[in-house]
Amino acid sequence: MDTEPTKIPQATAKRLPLYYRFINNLHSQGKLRVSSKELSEAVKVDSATIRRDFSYFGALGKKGYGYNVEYLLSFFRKTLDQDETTEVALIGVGNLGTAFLNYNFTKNNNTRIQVAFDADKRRVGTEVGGVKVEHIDDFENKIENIKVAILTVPSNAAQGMAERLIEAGVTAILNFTPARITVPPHVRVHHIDLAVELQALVYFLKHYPLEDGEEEE
Amino acid sequence: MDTEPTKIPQATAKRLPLYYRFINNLHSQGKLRVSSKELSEAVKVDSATIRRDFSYFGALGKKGYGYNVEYLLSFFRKTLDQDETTEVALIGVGNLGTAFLNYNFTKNNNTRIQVAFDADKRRVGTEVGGVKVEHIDDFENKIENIKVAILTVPSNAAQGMAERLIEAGVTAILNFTPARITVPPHVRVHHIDLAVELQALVYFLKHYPLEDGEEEE
DNA sequence: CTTACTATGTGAAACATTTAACGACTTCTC
DNA sequence: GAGAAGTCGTTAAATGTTTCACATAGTAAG
Ligand SMILES: NC(=O)c1ccc[n+]([C@@H]2O[C@H](COP(=O)([O-])OP(=O)(O)OC[C@H]3O[C@@H](n4cnc5c(N)ncnc54)[C@H](O)[C@@H]3O)[C@@H](O)[C@H]2O)c1
Ligand SMILES: NC(=O)c1ccc[n+]([C@@H]2O[C@H](COP(=O)([O-])OP(=O)(O)OC[C@H]3O[C@@H](n4cnc5c(N)ncnc54)[C@H](O)[C@@H]3O)[C@@H](O)[C@H]2O)c1
Repeated sequence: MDTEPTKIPQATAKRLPLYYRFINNLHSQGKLRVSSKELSEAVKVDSATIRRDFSYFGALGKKGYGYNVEYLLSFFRKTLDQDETTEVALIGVGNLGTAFLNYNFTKNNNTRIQVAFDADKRRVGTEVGGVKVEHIDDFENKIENIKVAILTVPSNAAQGMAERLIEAGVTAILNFTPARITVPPHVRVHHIDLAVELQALVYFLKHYPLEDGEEEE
Repeated sequence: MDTEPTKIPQATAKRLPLYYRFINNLHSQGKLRVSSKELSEAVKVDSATIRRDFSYFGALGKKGYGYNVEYLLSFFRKTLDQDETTEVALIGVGNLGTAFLNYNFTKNNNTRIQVAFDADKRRVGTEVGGVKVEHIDDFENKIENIKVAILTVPSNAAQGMAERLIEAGVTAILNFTPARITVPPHVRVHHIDLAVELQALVYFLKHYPLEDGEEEE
């Protein structure tokens, strides 16, 4: 569990799944080795940043050679716990929820939406993307071991649902509603606020014109 | 256009739409004033950070009083160009694309999806969320003034479509595909990689257990 | 074996962002 | 109208992240 030598910076941790995916792609393509420069072009992260990120885990590469794809892949598979599947619950089978269920993060992935809940009786009992939709009132009985939830309910239901989730043992929530939910300190919430993302993009477009030569994240 | 005194930090710029939304809420609720502390609790951003963010735009508040909601709202409306609507095109009317069309970022918002495109002839001609779906081959004729595109096509079509978009004059892309696209320097791309977000959340859950007292973004 | 090349891993610098702390001014209360 | 309480705006410190640049060690080739 505490395999890490010391704590990895958060910025690095957020890039790990990205690295993993691209290393996986290289592996499928039969590539045997890769340099930080090549990887940099693929994932659009500065090559020095990649080397620094990798170096937090020790010396994964060889000087003058680069990184062995096979080794890198197996290292990240271990580090990202790709061998054990994490079960996820989805709350709110509306527009967004349905899209996620149909997708279900199946490829190259250790996460799977195991069960979905909705308040609308017409949806309950149906199956979307191979996942059964249960009624939200049965919810406490059906999530036993699940620690991670995706929240795609209307925003006015978000805080209340979050509290029920936490009460039932959930400790990580991916919140797609615009509501900023309040949770106890042991619970982790990541907000993905799509309207904000779009507006921020427009703001940048208008106020930070990219002159040639400037790049970004 | 260059109304800003000096360049605002990117981290601040990304929070502006969030502030705007909450100030808007307060205004609808009839609140007349608000302190950085109250706002902090609502948006989950440290109050010092909020004061610092606002201060980039000059002195918006009054000492000992806080901020006048009406004034703040009208200031941000101006700053975020909420009076002119930005037209957006959506490419790829699949699971995700359909969800976005049905939602269409209508509330409190200056962005609107004006037109959608798909390669599948069965979808063309239909209307989703009040937006007409056009065939991707008619695309160059129909986006005239549009500068912003949301990309929700399969990942193997992403790079090619991005190039066509840019060729047609698009300069900002919100990319939901896992592909990291390559674009010329004058084009801005924001990646929203949902699978990565979910995996990162799981990684944090397992490797960065939150002890009581720790909070985060 | 020797020489030329390559690409890592990292110290140090640069840059960006957040947080603490507090003086100054406003409002509120009596 | 005086004193207490409240809250901004900002200076300075702390923290976090990215990038530069290069010594070092391994590869590749003759
Ligand atoms: N669709 C988008 O593109 C989009 C974009 C940005 C933000 N969002 C946000 O994501 C959330 C979901 O959006 P959507 O478009 O899927 O909405 P939606 O209305 O289509 O879906 C919400 C679903 O939640 C169900 N629901 C309501 N209360 C519930 C409860 N207490 N427990 C369980 N289920 C409940 C409803 O029956 C419905 O099926 C909203 O908060 C929305 O603001 C959506
Ligand atoms: N659905 C999700 O929850 C989810 C999650 C993470 C990532 N993604 C990514 O988002 C993207 C879209 O996902 P989705 O589930 O909506 O896929 P989807 O297959 O349901 O939709 C893709 C749509 O794009 C259309 N299309 C294909 N080629 C096109 C082209 N050249 N021009 C225009 N349209 C074209 C297809 O006809 C289809 O309607 C994918 O890259 C996927 O990896 C989706």
